[in-house]
Amino acid sequence: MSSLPDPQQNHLLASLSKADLERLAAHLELTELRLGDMLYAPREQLRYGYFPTTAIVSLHYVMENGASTEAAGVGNEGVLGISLFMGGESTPSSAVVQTAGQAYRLSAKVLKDEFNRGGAMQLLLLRYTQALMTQMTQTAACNRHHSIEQQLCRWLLLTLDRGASRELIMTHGLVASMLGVRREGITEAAGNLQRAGIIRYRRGHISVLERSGLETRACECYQVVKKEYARLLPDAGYTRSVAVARG
Amino acid sequence: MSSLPDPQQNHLLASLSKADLERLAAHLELTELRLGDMLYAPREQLRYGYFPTTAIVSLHYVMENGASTEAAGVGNEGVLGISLFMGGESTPSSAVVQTAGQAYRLSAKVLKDEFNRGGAMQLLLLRYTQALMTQMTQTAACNRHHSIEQQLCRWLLLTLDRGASRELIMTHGLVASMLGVRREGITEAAGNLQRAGIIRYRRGHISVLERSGLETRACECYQVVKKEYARLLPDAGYTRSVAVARG
DNA sequence: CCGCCTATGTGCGCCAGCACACAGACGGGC
DNA sequence: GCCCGTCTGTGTGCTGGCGCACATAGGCGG
Repeated sequence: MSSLPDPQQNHLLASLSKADLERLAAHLELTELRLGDMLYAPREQLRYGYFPTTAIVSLHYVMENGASTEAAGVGNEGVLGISLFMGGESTPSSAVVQTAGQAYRLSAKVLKDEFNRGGAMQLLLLRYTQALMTQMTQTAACNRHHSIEQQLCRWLLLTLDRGASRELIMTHGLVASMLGVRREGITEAAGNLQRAGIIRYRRGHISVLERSGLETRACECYQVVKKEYARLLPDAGYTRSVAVARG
Repeated sequence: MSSLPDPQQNHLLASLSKADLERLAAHLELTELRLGDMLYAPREQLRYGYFPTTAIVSLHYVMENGASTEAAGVGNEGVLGISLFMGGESTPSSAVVQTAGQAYRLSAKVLKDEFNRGGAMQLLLLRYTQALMTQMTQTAACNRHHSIEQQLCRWLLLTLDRGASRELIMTHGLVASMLGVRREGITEAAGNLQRAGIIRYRRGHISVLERSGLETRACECYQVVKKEYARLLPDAGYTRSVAVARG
């Protein structure tokens, strides 16, 4: 990976005007996010907003009985720390790094000030937030009504779209905790996909061989979320071609 | 019900400054919402924002296979039409009246303009939106990990808190479609609650006899959502006492 | 190169939810 | 006061996912 850490690898930053981006540039701070890092703990006052470039972060909710579910994922299409400008300053959910990589961060104050300027940046952040809500809603319904295999396909596609390489560093157990299902359920579903030649995996690695196979087997949820992002953030390069370009 | 249709029965409107409320008053239009009315269809351009007073509306998502789930409910604590100011103008979900009653509505333009004034109203709407996101997330996790009985208790409590009378006009089938489960599942769970003396029901009516019983049997999700609303909207009368005052 | 840790495979029994089916019962409309 | 539509209470058999338990195997650290 010899790519320069260009802020514009983050689609939200990329869709800002040159002027806006230059103003922000002085405050953007490159950070390395390691697998498992907890960016935000539940109910904790947020100190930074993050714009991932290569990292992928999972908004996670852990229940009292220990069970957990991913409410949504955030990668190079988005931003973490929405509650800073929404006014809550914290959320009951936590943010955990799902794929190691980099992100640009902005101090809470700068992000809030930027939002309150009220220009294109505010519009963008709000539209992104709405897209995120769609993703959450869709995920909720998907949890309820679709099979583990369908959900797995949806999840893999969304992760791929976030610019991950074809090979994810990810165990069955981790994926299971993302989807809020049993590890064995993932083993079984992944086994089916592997037998069908769509993915291959070995101890902690999952490689996607046939993206189209995933699309066939995924439920509608993937497309719905995808289209809604494209509709709401048309300038953020939200098209398949771009998403896959680095693949 | 001889109560005057006072806009302040809606907690969001109630927490506005006198000046703000007076400015809005000229545009607020009282509407009668009947059970089953669809306020917003999926992907349809929104024409109004609604501030329910006695009505309760369900944000619903219907999947291709016909299965459906409530993503969140909105009553006198909130507002419908978030996507107007979030920038999307529409959402993939629909809004259906769950409990007949009244709501004040505001034309899309007025709501957007009001939001863009950027004052207390904007703050309030954003904070409400964050609370709504919490509710959606929590509902999603709850769907995944808690029993039907727990979910039913949570749902009843949230509905009561929205100022509904002790007796809900609601069939098992309707509740089932809210929670995204089978009608028979509700019949069973409701049967348990009735045997325990917590509720009583007959053909299309559900009466809550012992609120505390519901609280005991509900999962943590109810409290989490409740507290988050109270934290984010402290001026909106989000305390138990107020919510029950009319009960 | 070996050992151990951890990821994966698999086999239970169990429960929740699905599809369907039907009996009884309530209640609104005539 | 009667009728019929709708709501509720059960029941059946089936599937998918859960919890648990354990066997196996891959690969990293020493």
